[in-house]
Amino acid sequence: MELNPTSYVILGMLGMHPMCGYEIKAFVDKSTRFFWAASYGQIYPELRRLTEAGLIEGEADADSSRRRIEFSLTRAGRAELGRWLAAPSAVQEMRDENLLKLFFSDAGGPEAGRVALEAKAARHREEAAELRRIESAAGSHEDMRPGPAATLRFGIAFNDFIADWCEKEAKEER
Amino acid sequence: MELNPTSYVILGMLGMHPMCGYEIKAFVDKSTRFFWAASYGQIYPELRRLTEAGLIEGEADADSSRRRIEFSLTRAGRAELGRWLAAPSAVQEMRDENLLKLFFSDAGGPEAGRVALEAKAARHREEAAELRRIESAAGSHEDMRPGPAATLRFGIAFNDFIADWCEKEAKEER
DNA sequence: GGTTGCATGTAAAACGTTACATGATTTT
DNA sequence: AAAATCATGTAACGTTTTACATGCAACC
Repeated sequence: MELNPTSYVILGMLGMHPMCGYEIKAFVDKSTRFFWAASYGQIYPELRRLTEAGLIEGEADADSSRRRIEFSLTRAGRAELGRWLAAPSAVQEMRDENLLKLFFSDAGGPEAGRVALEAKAARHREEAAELRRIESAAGSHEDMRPGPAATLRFGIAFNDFIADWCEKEAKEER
Repeated sequence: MELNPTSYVILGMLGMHPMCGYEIKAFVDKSTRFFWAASYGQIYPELRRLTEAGLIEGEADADSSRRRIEFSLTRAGRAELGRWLAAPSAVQEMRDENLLKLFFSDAGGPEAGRVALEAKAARHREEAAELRRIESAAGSHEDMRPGPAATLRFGIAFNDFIADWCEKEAKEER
């Protein structure tokens, strides 16, 4: 079976600890979503595919009062995750409507460029703030594993940098 | 008709000067592709849709020895481009396999985090170099319009920053 | 005469989001 | 009793990529 990066989001999540589909989605939404999103429409079919491929296995959770299937990595799944981690990466892309507007801003009024820069700055300020809230909620970096902690530091630095750059540029645009 | 951001890539390009589909693709590939890509499979059908909507018009190019349809904005198309430039933006997203690997690196060997950071740094160094080549090829900023010039400066600063950050972090990871 | 580049276009597949359907349990 | 949350799942839709088909023109 051919795995795509979204499959690895699931393998990676289950590599942290066993979870059900709902929890994967919730976890993605407050972590990887900033650089790799996943929807229910991907997660549930993918859980089935990965099970069929023998990389994960699900067990009906008897402890829970709810209907709940907890998935965990098989030995083959853990090996596959390790292989992927060591392999070179293919995907790195960005889609940014504000950059598009900055690029085409000469077709707008004289303020168009500045407006696009300010809008972009505001977006990144908000995202940095959101990441800082996640950081505080995690009770500082002590209880966080090094990978997520480094990624979070990256996200904050990255968003701060862009917001600063765009604001500075917007000021010079006047 | 409902327009999506890709439609605006085409409107924006034709707002710079009239072009054929092939030229739009070539131009996208050395400019907006870094933050908004477009393939032939999108461009040609979209040129038809925008023509039907009366936002652009195509004319068989008599000057050329080849079969070639040159498209330009209609008045309605230019108005639509202006409206879009002034409107708030919806899309800002990123997919980055190296960040995913950094996030999940605790499931790998002790070098996994550093490897992901170094791979990411290398990618951004390359992209910065590519943008600098585009910058030189444009014969410095004088012949560039302010929008594309600002976007290019952004791309270089952005890629340099990330490469630096990741390299610094990779060193501390040891 | 062969290769590269210009130019238009489409079909199929892959990828992803949105919205909905369903129903149980927990909280207010 | 109502609302929120947990939990699984799918269908429809829209978007994007990939690969191919076609043919002429320019260059070597």
